[in-house]
Amino acid sequence: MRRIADPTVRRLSLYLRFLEECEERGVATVSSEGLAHRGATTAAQVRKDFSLFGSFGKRGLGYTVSDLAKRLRNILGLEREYVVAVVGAGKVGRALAQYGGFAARGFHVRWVYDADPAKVGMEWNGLRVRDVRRIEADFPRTPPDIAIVATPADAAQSVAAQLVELGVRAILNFAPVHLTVPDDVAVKNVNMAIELEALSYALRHR
Amino acid sequence: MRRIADPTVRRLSLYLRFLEECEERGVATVSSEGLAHRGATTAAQVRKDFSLFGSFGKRGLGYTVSDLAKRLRNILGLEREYVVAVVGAGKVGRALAQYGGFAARGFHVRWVYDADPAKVGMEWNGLRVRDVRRIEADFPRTPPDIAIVATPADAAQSVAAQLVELGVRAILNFAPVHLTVPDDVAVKNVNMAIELEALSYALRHR
DNA sequence: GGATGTGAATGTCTTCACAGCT
DNA sequence: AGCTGTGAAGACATTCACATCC
Repeated sequence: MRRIADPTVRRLSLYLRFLEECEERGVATVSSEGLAHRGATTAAQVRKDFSLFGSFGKRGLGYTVSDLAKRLRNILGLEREYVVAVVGAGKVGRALAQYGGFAARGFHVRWVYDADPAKVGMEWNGLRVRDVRRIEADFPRTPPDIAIVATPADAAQSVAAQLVELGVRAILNFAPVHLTVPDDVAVKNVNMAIELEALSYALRHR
Repeated sequence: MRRIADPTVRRLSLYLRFLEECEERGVATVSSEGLAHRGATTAAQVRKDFSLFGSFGKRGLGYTVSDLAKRLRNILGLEREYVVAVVGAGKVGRALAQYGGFAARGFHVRWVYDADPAKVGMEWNGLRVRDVRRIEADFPRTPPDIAIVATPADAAQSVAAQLVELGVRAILNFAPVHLTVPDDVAVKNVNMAIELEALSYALRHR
């Protein structure tokens, strides 16, 4: 299958959220128009996005909510569960570890690490913060599918390198630095400073 | 000036972060090559980005760190301070309110609101959580430049509408829904579920 | 010599418009 | 008639390559 662009994948995720709402409300069928309104895009874009993977709808009718949701979950790889490790037990790490919303979607935070002896040993929602040096011993037993880097900027790159070394192939990075990793490792960045500065720019230029 | 694309603005923010590090380390001059390495892009892209705003470097030499940083701060609108209001005092709202990093960059969280009576009145770092119904009375006095929406999904749209109504022109949205707002209001989204699902997709397709 | 600044070329993403099913 | 699926067109963003200047 052709390589799919990142913006497309992100929209699929948005469509799926909308479909799940439809399922709850008992709506059985939905049009590209309906999906577009919620996904912040156009009906043509919605149809094009799906067409990259196949032909999911019925002409003249629209899409069957449950069928489409199932196909999107399959495409996104959400039919399985993921083990997640959080490195960095600061404000962000803590919020992530305690947030229940991830587990509901199949992402289970099973490990939390920190380098600070004052934080090591703390327990949040039954999750004990472990010494970051234990990563080497822990991962071979139950390797995480996804690692979340929530360390200070200066530690992030070396942490990422170690994670990759131990076999991690997907990283969600909250540290405000670009992580250099091999091509076969996926990195997504969440950087609130950038978002705020983009808003600052927007406020100034209108 | 021509309209600048969002990806460009975000890179400017990354370049600035690198320049600030250079300032701290006493590095006086930097090349497009150096900036590219940190900004996860190419030297040509760096030069093109700057060329949209003018001509900041010296041929054969590179860019003077302090000059370039000043110009980027000016372009991004970071020469002033911003008042920020956080709506929603859950896990995310709390982490945002307590995080000191924003203030250091000129974004001051001055208000925190929640609808839950159990949370109203709590005090975090000298910031008291206020009843969301007070927004109407508070904002005319010290209107925030930026509002952060950190409410549950089902409340986000109506909160956003109220904020816009009261004059807010920039919103950072953590709720997992698309906010519909007028064209002159800037919205940036931070959606961890999307990032995790994009990683899930990446893990499956390689 | 060395690094910028920039038109031209390329590549990527989005929109259009309409043929094709139901 | 209604709505999908899709090639073609258009808009947008990135990369190339080289003239330009310090």
